[in-house]
Amino acid sequence: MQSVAATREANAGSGLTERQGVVLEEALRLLVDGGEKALTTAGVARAANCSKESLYKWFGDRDGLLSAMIGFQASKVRTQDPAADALNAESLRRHLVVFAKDLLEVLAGDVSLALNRLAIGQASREGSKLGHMLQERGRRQIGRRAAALLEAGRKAGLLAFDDADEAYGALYGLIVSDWHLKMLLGEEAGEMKKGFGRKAEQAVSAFLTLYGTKG
Amino acid sequence: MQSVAATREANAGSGLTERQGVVLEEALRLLVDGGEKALTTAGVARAANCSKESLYKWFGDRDGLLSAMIGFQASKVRTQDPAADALNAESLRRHLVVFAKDLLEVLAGDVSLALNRLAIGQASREGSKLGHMLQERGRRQIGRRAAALLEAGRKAGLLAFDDADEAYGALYGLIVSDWHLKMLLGEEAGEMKKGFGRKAEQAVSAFLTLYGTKG
DNA sequence: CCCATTCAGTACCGTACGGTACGGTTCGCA
DNA sequence: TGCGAACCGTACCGTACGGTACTGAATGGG
Repeated sequence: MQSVAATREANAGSGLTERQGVVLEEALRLLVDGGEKALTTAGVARAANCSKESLYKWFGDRDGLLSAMIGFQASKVRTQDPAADALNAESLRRHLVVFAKDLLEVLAGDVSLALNRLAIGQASREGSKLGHMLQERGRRQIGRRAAALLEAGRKAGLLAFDDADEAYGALYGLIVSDWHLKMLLGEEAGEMKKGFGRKAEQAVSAFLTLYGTKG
Repeated sequence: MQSVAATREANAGSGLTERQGVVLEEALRLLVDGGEKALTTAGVARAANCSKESLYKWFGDRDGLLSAMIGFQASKVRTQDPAADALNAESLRRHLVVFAKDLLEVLAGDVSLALNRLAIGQASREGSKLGHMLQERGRRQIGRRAAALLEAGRKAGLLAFDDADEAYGALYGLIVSDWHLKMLLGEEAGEMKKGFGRKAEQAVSAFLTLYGTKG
């Protein structure tokens, strides 16, 4: 997973030492393996071979550590939108299917599920700071990619919609349905991943039936 | 909210004293107000004017209390499927819109959100027992209602689909999209509820475009 | 009138966590 | 070589929670 390169990349504009990145990586591993309960300051310090004092010096607070983890992970998952080459009906469909598969893969990822669980667990208390952060830095990214794709499709006369948000909402719902919630609730993600390809194609077909210009 | 009648109803076949129902109600209130952190045994005992010893005698364990809360709430939310009267295109559409609104209302409910957050937070650890319970006793209910509705539509020649689960997945996704996750993450649910009506109609229109027999 | 059962209220115990303080070590630098 | 900064490892503190034990007051049945 090229963690070294990814880490260095992530540290570029976030004021994070390489060492701190390694610590955050370890903290994410703990969170993925054992949930929020396993994410104790002592545990992170032990797993990352650093002192609790350093943790508090770097991140100020346990909540600061959680925020840093979300920001760190978000900065790693850069989504590159493929240059909008000349679109025709078939290439648009291919792009949409790729997007759908990517979306399902991301949502089913260990770290994504763990961070979403963490933010949801913290949502009641404290004004859902983590929830907003996750939404802003995670969702927005993939949302922008989809918006660009949809807009390109409309510009090329292949899609017809008035409200882009509405169209994106339909696309998202058709792709994800209730799978995300099921996985968040603990349904074994491993067994579902096999169906992602078929699911993505079905969702895109349905979406094109709704918003495609030529049936 | 007719809590007395609802409580008595819920106790019917679950071996719960009326007193225990009151305690569970109070526990749910605590959970809704303050999240899992606020759901301490001492807190429940204080709020419900009972002793911790009684809590442990009745529910055995903190996890037992959580399970009892989920079961209790599920037993209160009985979904009645309206007798499938003679369906035509317009009545099917009306039924679907009502279903969509009900679904959105349920998912946006305080208690539903709190219990889902609780189960999701517990999902990493302990084999996601609560998650399965929530899925089985909550989702299955509304899923059956939808399945009955779709099947009736097909029988009446108004809907066309091969795989009922696939059709239900599309319906669910079009209705809910990512609203549920946003609410679970702490987005203010109050402001969203205004849009439920329009959202439901749009989703049903899209669904009928996909699966209706007369375009 | 007596006894058993139930339960509220409280005190208690062990544990685990967040956060802080301190001693010892390494490393860069003058 | 000496100095200071960063930092690891650990010990420590206060608190809060889950769970248990005890006491005293009701209640009800013989």
